[in-house]
Amino acid sequence: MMKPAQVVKALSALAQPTRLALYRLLVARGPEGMAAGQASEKLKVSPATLSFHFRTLSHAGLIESRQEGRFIYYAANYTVMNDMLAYLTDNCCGGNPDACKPAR
Amino acid sequence: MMKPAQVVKALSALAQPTRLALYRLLVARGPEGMAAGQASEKLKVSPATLSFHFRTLSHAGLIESRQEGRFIYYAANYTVMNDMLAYLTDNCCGGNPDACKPAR
DNA sequence: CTGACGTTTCAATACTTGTTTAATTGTGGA
DNA sequence: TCCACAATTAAACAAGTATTGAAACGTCAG
Repeated sequence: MMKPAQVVKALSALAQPTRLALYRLLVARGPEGMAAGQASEKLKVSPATLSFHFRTLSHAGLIESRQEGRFIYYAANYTVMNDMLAYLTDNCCGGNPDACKPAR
Repeated sequence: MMKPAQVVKALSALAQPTRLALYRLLVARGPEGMAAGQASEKLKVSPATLSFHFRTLSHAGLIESRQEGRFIYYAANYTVMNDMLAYLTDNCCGGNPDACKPAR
């Protein structure tokens, strides 16, 4: 189980329009990821600003980076996302999750 | 599908230690919910501060309130949470969700 | 009606966050 | 080596957020 502080960090990271869009962009890409500049173009956000957001997501463990030539590729880390979701839905209704599930 | 701005609002609401604890407290309680003062005691947070956090969660649609005598009960709204989770995991890996699922 | 209780509102303050511009680091091609 | 390019860092500022203490609001019992 994730620690509360870690969950807060992940939630904070996603709780910003640009970062949410950025994260979703990477999630859609899959493990291959995307170069920083490419994301900057796609989202129409300045490199400096995006770099800041990359760092925030990275710090929260939601994405990972690897260097490839002079490019830096970022890719989503699905594990942290799934752990976060598990934390949020954990112990729902005190163990009687009838009211919690999407459509039952 | 939820709008991005709405998702950001919900994420922001949960991205704070006291509110995350508060929300989980309510989630565990189920539809019955919990009175404001009771939550204040349980979390050891001043009524004024907690009222502020209740309002934030409420504004994001994550909780709902009802008056009962002089008490005000708050309860989790599972629909908004589930919609938010759906938004986050949507379009994972561009439709090939092999790398996304928790344990496969 | 009055007083007590549960809760919210308000104003003030300290703290955190996002954006910008300019300068800097690192990588690779000629 | 030198230059161009990809990306990050730094400093400064504007804007948003959390907490506190005091005051105000609604609800009920006597």
